[in-house]
Amino acid sequence: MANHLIQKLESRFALTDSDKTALVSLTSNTRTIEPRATLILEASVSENVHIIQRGIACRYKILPDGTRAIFAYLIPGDICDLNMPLFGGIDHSISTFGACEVAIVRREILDDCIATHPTLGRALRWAASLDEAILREWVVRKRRPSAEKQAAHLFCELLVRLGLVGLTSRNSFDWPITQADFADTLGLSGVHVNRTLQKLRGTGLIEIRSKRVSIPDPQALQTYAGFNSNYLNSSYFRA
Amino acid sequence: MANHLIQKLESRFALTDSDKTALVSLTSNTRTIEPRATLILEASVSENVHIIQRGIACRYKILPDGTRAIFAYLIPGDICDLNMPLFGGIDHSISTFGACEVAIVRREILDDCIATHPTLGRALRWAASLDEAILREWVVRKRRPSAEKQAAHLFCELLVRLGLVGLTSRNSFDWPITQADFADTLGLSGVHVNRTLQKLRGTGLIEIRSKRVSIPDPQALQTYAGFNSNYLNSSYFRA
DNA sequence: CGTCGATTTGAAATCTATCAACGATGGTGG
DNA sequence: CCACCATCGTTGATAGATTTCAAATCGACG
Repeated sequence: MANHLIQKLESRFALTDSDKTALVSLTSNTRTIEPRATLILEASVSENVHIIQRGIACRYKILPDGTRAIFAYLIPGDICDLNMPLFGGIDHSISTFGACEVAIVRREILDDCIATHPTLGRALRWAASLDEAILREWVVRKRRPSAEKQAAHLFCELLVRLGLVGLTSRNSFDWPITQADFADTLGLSGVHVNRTLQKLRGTGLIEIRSKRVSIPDPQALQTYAGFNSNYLNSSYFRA
Repeated sequence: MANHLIQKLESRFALTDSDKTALVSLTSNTRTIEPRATLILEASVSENVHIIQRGIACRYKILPDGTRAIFAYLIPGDICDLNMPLFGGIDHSISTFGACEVAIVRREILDDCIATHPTLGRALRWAASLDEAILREWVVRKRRPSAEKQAAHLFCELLVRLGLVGLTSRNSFDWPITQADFADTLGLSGVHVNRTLQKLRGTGLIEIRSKRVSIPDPQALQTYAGFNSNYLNSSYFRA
């Protein structure tokens, strides 16, 4: 099975065989997590680092009124808690959408690995910077003029990110996310998300069938959404 | 003059005299930036790291329709571009609100300093994690039910952050930010921000006079906003 | 006093939430 | 195979929040 983290890092760094071997052995201990299960709970402290290997998870907080605010999607190759040890405990929770496979790595083993593989250290810091850039764009996305463009923008992001780790085929990708989940992601009501998706499908910019999203014309969707992929540090749309 | 970065780091780390001396000498080369000036331009690459010493700046992007989306405030003690070198160029711009004083540090000198002062290295990584936690909360803030609560929440954050670096007195702080700036920050129209602030002032939760914000009863504002300061890794509201 | 930027106000148009109900779908057990 | 259940998706109607446009007021400052 492809190692998505390696694939991600190799998109920007020349990893040696030693680097890759180290990463493979790091991610050898995996666990399968059920759909809609909590992977990491707010305020918890862990000796381990978690790396998504399969499926999609999300970072979220529960607001005082009980609503769930999702502010990040974690896809294969993403690391859940690389920089958490400096804090007393994580300030948010992480749950799965569909079933996920997660690699569990002792933090000290990862630290050793970084110490002996400098390129890997730089690559992982780059990955952390990338997560931060993505987070910035999640703030900016909400400023787009319409719910349609916000949704379109997120689909663009996911197409690039999933493509980077080899999880797209013919501009389509698995979609385990319900409209209610998507509403908590975009900060809209479920009803409005439903109508928004209908409009987007009506224009032909996206198709959603049997838990899979297709984007017939990525260029058109990008133009519609005003999507600029620079923040992803990728050349996906600049070919 | 107080060194706000030292004050921030000391809120959580026991810095040695050597650590502090190193930080002071790092921040000795400062430059004054005019109000509403661009400090760092999108896509630029710099040999230097910039640290805010006085005034408030912001990170922002310009959307396709020309609007400005602000997604971070940088206050004294904040570092503008610590983790940027791994990217080709920064993916956003930074501008000042009022006049700012900024310390300019050669990146390699900072790196050397971190290498020889391990505690400083950990402290700066903590500061970076804190910036990320703040960014997460800026996504979550937009999910609050009303514009009033969103604004109240941001005022709570600023009270804590500015307090942490010694820039509050009697629960008030300088406010160089216009309503138009604030609108670009909250993602609301200027007109609506005006009415939102009027309502907040009407309740007595905040006062704004001559470029200064006062919060007569922080506990009341916190309760109103549903503000939880955990993400700031601070005990401000937990006394 | 005049000017410029910033704040404030009013009214209409648009977007989004809420509430309540209905329909589709897939899985499960009888 | 069918009835049943739970989850998800869809629809209509109404209320509420926010934007937009345009104009008036305020305040600092030369």
